[in-house]
Amino acid sequence: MATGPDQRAGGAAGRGDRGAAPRPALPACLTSAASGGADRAVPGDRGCPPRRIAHFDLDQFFVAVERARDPSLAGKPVIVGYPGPRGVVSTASYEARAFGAHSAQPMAEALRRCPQAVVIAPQRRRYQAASEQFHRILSAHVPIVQPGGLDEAYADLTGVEAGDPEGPRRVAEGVRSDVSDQIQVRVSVCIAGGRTTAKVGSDKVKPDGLLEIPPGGDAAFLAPLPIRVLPSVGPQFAGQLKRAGVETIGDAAALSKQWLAEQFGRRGIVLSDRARGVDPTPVTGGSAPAKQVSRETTFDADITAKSHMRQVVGQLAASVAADLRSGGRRARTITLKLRWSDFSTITRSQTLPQPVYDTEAVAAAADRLLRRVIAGAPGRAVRLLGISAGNLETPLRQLEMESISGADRSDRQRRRAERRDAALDAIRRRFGPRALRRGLAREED
DNA sequence: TCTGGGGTCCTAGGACCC
DNA sequence: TCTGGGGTCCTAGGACCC
Repeated sequence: MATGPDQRAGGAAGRGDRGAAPRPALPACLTSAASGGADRAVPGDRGCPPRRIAHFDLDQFFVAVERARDPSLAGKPVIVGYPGPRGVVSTASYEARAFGAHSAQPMAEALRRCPQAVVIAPQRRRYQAASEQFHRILSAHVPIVQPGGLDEAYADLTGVEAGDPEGPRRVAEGVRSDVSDQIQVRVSVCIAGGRTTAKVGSDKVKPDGLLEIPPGGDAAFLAPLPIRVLPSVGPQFAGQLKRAGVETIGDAAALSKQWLAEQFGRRGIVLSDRARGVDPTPVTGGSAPAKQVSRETTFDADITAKSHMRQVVGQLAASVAADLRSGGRRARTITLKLRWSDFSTITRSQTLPQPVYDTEAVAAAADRLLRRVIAGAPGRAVRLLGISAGNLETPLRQLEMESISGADRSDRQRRRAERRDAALDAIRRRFGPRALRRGLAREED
């Protein structure tokens, strides 16, 4: 029954609408996704300035951060990624890309193609810190900023500088030059009528580019590009679309929304809009709180010893629990992820009667799940183990947390577990997250 | 070329309640 | 008595993104 002209309202609101982040104050004519959306924001539309959305994307971010602290890396092929036998490339410098290295590639293959590359193991805290600086700089220039990951962000530049048509470009240039000066990272930017086009455009002008798509020009810009560059069209969906004769974004734009909806369900509806440059998804200020906290590890060689698996699950659980506490969150659902040696992957989860954030409770649930799985497949080799905590409660203040934690356990038990966790958390704060391994037996089966 | 780690969102079936 | 339909929660898997 959801067909007809107003159907777009449902699909159009999209992801950004769902988070807990506060909505920015936008001119009324720009916020009413339900009554028209981005395609209304064109020049001359009742005096409302055209919607101008920018996507900022840091070039070869991890490599740039490493070069900022070690200038001798300039001009050299650099690969940031885990150097182990099963590592993959996180970021390859443009010099390394010229030899065929690229992100998500197995490290062994990248080094076959570019043996002279300098390999650096990822330093997440370093990138996190640089990312925060980037977002601070951006926020100093633009009121409405939404992080889209460590190395990217959206900004709503509608009507900046009193509606001067050159305003958005000047603001973007200011951000580019400040980021380059202060953290030695180059930024590519695209300004367009919606988030999708801005994102596609910022990728297209890399490295160090600035592209402004004139108001109303989104669809024409997108039309000749391969369908795969649209966010939400991955390898799988692109394959299905190709079989349906869709190779470019323009091909998709030419198909009826009804047909795409019949073929591909909700994804088809969103694709139809995006391909025609229709994307009224708002830029919400700030970022929504995390919905899940997880840790996983892939072994250099598959493991079969049950005691080893239980030990690793204990460590992962401790790390997840420490994260929950430092974020002031509690979780009701614990999930074990296990990848067998043949790469098939399963998850097993348990939802607890009460939300938890202490190591003992998270580890106990994880261990139950692990034992259940390996009991059904004794001796089978395991490639990866992971633990995640989901179904998170809304963040609480510390006092509230203390007063209600562990409601289903005895007070003495609870206080003992809390004292131990607090001591471990303090050590981690001083010496870093790897300072501690949980004191479990290390013997093998 | 054997394929990381941290996330988000969607789908679908079954249980359970009204 | 055997037959509902809707809503919500839980579980599992999978596509996709950086």
